[in-house]
Amino acid sequence: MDPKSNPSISIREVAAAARVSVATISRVLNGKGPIHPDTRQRVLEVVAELGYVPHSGARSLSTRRTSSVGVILPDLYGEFFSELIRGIDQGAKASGYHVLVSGSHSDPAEVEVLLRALHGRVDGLIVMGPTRSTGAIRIPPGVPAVFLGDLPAQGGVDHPSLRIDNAGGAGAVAEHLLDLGHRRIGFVSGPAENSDAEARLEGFRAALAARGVELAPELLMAGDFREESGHAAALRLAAVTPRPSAIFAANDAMAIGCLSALRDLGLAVPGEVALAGFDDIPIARYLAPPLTSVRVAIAELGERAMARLLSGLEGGGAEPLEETIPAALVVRASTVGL
Amino acid sequence: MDPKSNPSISIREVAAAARVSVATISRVLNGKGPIHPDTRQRVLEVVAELGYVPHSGARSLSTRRTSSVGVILPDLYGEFFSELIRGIDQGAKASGYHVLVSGSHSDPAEVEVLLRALHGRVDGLIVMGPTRSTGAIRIPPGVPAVFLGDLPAQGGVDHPSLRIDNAGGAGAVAEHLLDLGHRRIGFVSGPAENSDAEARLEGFRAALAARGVELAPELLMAGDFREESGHAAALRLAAVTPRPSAIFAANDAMAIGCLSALRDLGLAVPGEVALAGFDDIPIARYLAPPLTSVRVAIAELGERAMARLLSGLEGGGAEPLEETIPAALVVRASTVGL
DNA sequence: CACGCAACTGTAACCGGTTACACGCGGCGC
DNA sequence: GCGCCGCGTGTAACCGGTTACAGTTGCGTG
Repeated sequence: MDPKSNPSISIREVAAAARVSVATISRVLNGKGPIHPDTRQRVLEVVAELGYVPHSGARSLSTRRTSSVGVILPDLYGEFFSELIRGIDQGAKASGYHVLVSGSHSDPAEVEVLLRALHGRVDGLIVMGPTRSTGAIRIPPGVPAVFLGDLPAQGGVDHPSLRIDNAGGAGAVAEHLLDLGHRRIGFVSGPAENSDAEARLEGFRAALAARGVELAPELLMAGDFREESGHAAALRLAAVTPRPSAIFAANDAMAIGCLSALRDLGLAVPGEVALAGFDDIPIARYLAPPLTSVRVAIAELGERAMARLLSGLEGGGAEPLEETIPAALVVRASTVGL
Repeated sequence: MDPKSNPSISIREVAAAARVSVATISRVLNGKGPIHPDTRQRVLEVVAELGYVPHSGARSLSTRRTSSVGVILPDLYGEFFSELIRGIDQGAKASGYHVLVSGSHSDPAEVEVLLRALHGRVDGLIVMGPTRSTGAIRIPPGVPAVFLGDLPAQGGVDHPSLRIDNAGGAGAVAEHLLDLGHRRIGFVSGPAENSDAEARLEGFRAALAARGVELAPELLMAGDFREESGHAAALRLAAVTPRPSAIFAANDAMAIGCLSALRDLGLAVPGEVALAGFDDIPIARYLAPPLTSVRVAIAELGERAMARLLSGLEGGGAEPLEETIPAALVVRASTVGL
């Protein structure tokens, strides 16, 4: 048989078997200090034979580095979550780091507990504050951290933060719709306390205002980023008189709900009502009609966050404290017909 | 100010400040052994004042428990990934565990390296073998692990495995389409080496065979689980003569691609071509027409996996070695009209 | 030939917790 | 008065690595 690896064996036993000291084993395995070729050879043989695997936890304790980072996220659904993790994981892997994720945090107190539990387990943190009320998250002093989202001041002055250009993207949609001649534009917002949702709404409102158009209160519908809420919102918007000539949903999932509702009502898109979303999820271009949206490189956001964190960990220089990931308007047939 | 927590302080310093021994601190914090109320009081005060936070890494070393589990996943996209992680995370949180994820593994050798790096960092593993060739993943002896996917024999005899009832779900779709009178049914498969994809194809083929229908080779199209491949496959299928009267895509993303292609070709769904998918992603019901699919409780899969792992970790009893998460057919207008 | 230095290796003290064992002490039964 | 017991606490040996420091060689030089 081939017991290739045997976790239950320690460095001292390997040392005994190879008739050298533990220091030598350590040095061979880490490529430090000068080692006689014969010794190295013998050690490696014994290591292979015994299937010795170093205990990372023990190593972390003495080196004071865990090679892993903690990722604290709010309750996230769908594409956004997986893309973000993908990006982070990719960045981590590239630098030999591991990722400890913890999602679904709604309560700051819960996060506080988590932070404590993470002490000694991770070298740094990527934190996404879910809601505005979470502005209160305090990172213990001396712990490198990067914040994600639209709440720059979250972690205190000294932590970098990355954000998506929600306001810019929403503004671009507004411009686009205005350029097409729309003046009454319905808006389906995201969850009340969600900062992305808020930034999108404000960006939209501001862009309208800049062109002298006001967002009428009866055209502003509450949503929760899920399909169903978009569906419901569109039904309500369609009933407003005069009916809006366009609808902008704060994310694609809700836009899809809107699309479904408009179809049910027999309203042509974009003929009678133009429609736009946000996120540009892969499916957006395959809808009927293909959905105008705002493309955000979420994986890149994750990867950048990781890069920032690592550059902080490894004593990197002083990069800008805030960084914004662009959001680009993607025009498709749901607004411009064919 | 309020330096609520201070990671840079050790238990010995706390002991000195509270004028007790380190053992006492440890006992108070862990609720072990008898402690005089006055002492406990004093210790807690000092702990609070100094903002002492125990170092989990050190604790892990001496207790030989890390309270975290490793999750090893293949390269995953979209909804499936996030739902799975959500389920796992939820199960972990409920038991005070942490989750160390690592995604995007295509190569068994890469996984091997990862396994070594995880030694001493996690108490157990949840492993999803991406492809058939990964059947070779060897878990070191003595490490509790749970496998996910359709390759029961993966980790050796002693590891439990959870699977989605891919074959059953695909069979149900086949039955459904046969019942509707379809005999020429196109199939869009997933990535070649993907075990879910394979099980779906085989389940479909088997169900057809059971009713005396053969899956014609020219109706079997290769896909990769992404929208675009579904689009391309549908175009090719539509060109086959005689044209299939129904298409079954191995996942919803590809089904959406198909839908888009059929629309481009001006083929009515389900009038001229019926369409079904697999996964029942949230969007499925909002498509035009709403998509017949197979619902899989992915989050539950993750949660069950975690539960199984933990029950193994905590010396739980002998539960069945294999468990299957059901997959239920959801019939919508893409197959039955209205 | 003594000395310095480089190459190599070993000893033991860390890292920051947990916990087996020992100890002091007051109360109890006899 | 003595022995025992249990409570509350401290001492020190772990857990499994890393690494500063201290040798021990062997070789080149003055």
